[in-house]
Amino acid sequence: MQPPTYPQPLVTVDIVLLTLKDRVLQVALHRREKAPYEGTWTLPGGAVHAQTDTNAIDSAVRILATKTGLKSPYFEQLETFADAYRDARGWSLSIAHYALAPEEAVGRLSENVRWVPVDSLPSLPFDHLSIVHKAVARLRAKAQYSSLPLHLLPAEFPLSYVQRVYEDVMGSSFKPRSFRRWLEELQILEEVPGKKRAEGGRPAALFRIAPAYAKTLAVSKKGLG
Amino acid sequence: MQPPTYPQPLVTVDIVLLTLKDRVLQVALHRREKAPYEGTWTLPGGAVHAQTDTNAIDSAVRILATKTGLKSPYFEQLETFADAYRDARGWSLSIAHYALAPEEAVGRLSENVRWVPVDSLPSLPFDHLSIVHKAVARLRAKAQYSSLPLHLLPAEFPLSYVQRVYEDVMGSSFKPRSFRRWLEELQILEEVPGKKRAEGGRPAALFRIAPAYAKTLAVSKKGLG
DNA sequence: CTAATAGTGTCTCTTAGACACTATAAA
DNA sequence: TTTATAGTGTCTAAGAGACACTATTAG
Repeated sequence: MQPPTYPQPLVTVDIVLLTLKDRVLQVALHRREKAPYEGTWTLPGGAVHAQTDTNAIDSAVRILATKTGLKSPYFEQLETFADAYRDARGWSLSIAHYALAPEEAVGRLSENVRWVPVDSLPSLPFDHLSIVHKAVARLRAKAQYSSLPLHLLPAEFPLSYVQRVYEDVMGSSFKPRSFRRWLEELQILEEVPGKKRAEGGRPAALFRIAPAYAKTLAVSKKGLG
Repeated sequence: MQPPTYPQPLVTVDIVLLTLKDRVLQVALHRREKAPYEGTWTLPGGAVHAQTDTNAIDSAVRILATKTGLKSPYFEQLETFADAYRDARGWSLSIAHYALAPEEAVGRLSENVRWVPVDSLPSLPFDHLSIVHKAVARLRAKAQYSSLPLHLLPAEFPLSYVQRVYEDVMGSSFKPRSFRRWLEELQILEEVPGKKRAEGGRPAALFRIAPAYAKTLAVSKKGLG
């Protein structure tokens, strides 16, 4: 809250867009078009445009769409990474965000976008590797007690698929009976009447996120092992 | 990660320092010395000094000490508030932090510092009111499952005081038996041998935070009602 | 002794987990 | 029929909550 008598750091926004592909958490990387690190894969990111973005989330949405052509139903600020060393050019600041998208929403990809499993990332420029790790840690922490991973679901799905998504996110298995009970208590999912999907055995009833919750997907407690 | 071809927002850091005084959560306010809002009470805050601060937490520690003379054993980044409207001068950005301090550490105060209960705050300039509310919400959320509130404790204390601190933070009561069991499982507190403190009845054994945990105070699960 | 606070033993009630059972499809 | 997946009923085990009981001080 002082006049800028000191040199101000460059303000950027980086986005960690996560999806489940091939049952593995993957992050969207973008090929840089400018130095430094021109041509290498990094998190999509860019500068805040004070003229067009009303807030930081706006910047994240705009930058992700512009750089990768991708949209996401869920954006959340992750953490601000700001120090003297993360960029060799000097003190810099990135308001990191993370976003979740169902695989069906990320089918077509431009040439400068690539999905990479978060557990087999090569080194990344700047501090992008630790940003990705923080985003994954946040998602996994929230998956333990919230409905956040439901954002990774397609429009309609059997309940067994919900459990699989949670397991793929967490990298551990859940007790089926307890997981079902928890889903019921949540009261977020509703059955799509009549619809079934067979997968080699008894066809599963299809569910969807109840319209009332589609935008909220609130944090609800969960205790599962 | 682009050259600054666009006007860059001013980067500031604000600090929400919380303590328990008179069994109520209170926030430290600082009297502004500059326009706008000169002379009114706001969160202590200031600009990042790229030359001296190696990261944003450093800035927060320095700014809190400089403006208020206060130190805190615990700093954590809260959230970055960045939009076009929070400051009438235009697009601005504040990396908000929160800090916790035991009451004993905040005894002497300079004239430009004031403690105000967080539940009876007057309106504050900028978006400082919502920053305080977010900080309190974060503390209360973490108090539900972590040992974070232990940072509000003095050096030595009876166990009943720990429960009182949790209750004063949360504004609700805990079941004594369950709370004790949880404290034991935590294995963070150790008895100060021989020491007791009487408060009208049987004297209570005094405890302290075990040195091994003094800097960590890790997040441990809790389920209390 | 009573009053007041500290601290524990133990029963109950809730709920996660185990697991067997039924249900509905294909081959 | 068998095989495979979906889904439920119900017992068990663990742990939170209730609550009575003992412990240690002052007056």
